[in-house]
Amino acid sequence: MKNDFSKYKKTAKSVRKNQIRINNERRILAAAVKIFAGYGYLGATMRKIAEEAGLPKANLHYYFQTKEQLYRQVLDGIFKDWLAAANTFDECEEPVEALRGYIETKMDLSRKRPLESRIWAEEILRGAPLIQDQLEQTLASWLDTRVKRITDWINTGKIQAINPRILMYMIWAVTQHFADFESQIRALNQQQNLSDELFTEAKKQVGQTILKGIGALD
Amino acid sequence: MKNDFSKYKKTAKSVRKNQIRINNERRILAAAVKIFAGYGYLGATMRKIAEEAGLPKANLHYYFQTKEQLYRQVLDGIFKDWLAAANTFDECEEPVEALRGYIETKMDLSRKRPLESRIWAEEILRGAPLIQDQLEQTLASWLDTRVKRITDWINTGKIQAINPRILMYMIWAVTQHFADFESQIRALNQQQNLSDELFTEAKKQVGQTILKGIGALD
DNA sequence: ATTAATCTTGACCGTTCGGTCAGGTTTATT
DNA sequence: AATAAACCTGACCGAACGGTCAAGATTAAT
Repeated sequence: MKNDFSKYKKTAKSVRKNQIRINNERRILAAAVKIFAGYGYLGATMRKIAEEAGLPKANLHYYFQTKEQLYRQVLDGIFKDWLAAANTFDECEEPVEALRGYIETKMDLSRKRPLESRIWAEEILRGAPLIQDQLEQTLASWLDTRVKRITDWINTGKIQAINPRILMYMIWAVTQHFADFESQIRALNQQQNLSDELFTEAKKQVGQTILKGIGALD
Repeated sequence: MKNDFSKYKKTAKSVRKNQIRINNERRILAAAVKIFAGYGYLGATMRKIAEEAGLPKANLHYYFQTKEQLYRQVLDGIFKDWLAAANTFDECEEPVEALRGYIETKMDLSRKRPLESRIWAEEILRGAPLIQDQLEQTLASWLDTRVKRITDWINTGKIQAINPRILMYMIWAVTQHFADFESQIRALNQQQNLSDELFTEAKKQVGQTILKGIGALD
């Protein structure tokens, strides 16, 4: 691969990308999220994404060389949101506030961005073929430091003795469930969408049950 | 479609199907479970399933006309196992024993049959296109009667006031999680498989946390 | 105004998909 | 032994897939 700096001649333009490119990449990514969430990685086709974006298929390949590359960028965006939400874990010192805040933030994320949540779940179900590295590095070290915080809580008697990893798995399971299994919940609720009221109740009850379950509440 | 009873000439043979058919259908279904779990419905191909079963592809179509029909039979088998496990819910009268038994049975099912669990999860993620009817009918009525039992427990003060449906969703979320998100858990456990020890601990802790969380334990 | 870079697109390509089918082989019935 | 039913399978099909490309249109830089 030869050095080719020709594209950097237009100094200011290269840093702050052309508006056309910005707009089209955004449109394509938004369409890709919808289609990947609705059909899965393999079920999604570049044709469907192009149709959703209102662009000819060949134009997608101008901005994203391959389907996999487009999918990776979608996953990257999701991962960033996840980590941002995850940091609410550190905002409070005490287990009750920290865990409740984290649980509620994760629940809200499932509620507000169910499509992204479902894409993530499908990727994991498939064995995380494209994001194993990120899982093993970024997410694993994130988890390690939180495990230490929880261990401190146990050692200082603020919560009862449990396996911190299993606690985190439980929280992830429940908070994601309301996005991932929406169709099952809907079918079991007389085909009604998960209402705001039920969701708010679920958010409260999940937090309450887990906190009480680990002895952080009476 | 005209009446054609010719196949029933061999009376005893028609009821108790030919051994060849029984064997091959079993082989194909077992291969289908592996491939559907590993690649998803759309990622799975009849070629891969045929290869896994050690049969020519055309032979699959002799026993199962279409890919969808084969997939439906796989789902049917999974659904039956689910309902069988679910009935442990009714074996005990008291909330502690009933819920703990149910949670542990579901955890064991996730552990023993992760492939089936993952197929189920993927179907739900896709919006349950093929099993909506079963969800709305069989599963919904199953849930209704259990909701009533839980409501009784609340009214007699055996557990604290909660929304029974949300409780069931939480149990399903956590018990399935250990099968569905196995690759995530493995990646976060230094690439080690979920050991029997950790799984046993998780089973115990999940039951304990939920039971304590709803005020059924001290 | 001219040139260069970027963007757009219909037509096309090789591959793989689910599914079919004719014709041969094996197994069961009489 | 003869006939029928069930089973097997290589070769094939049209459709849809991800991706390519040349040539034209638009936008930006001089």
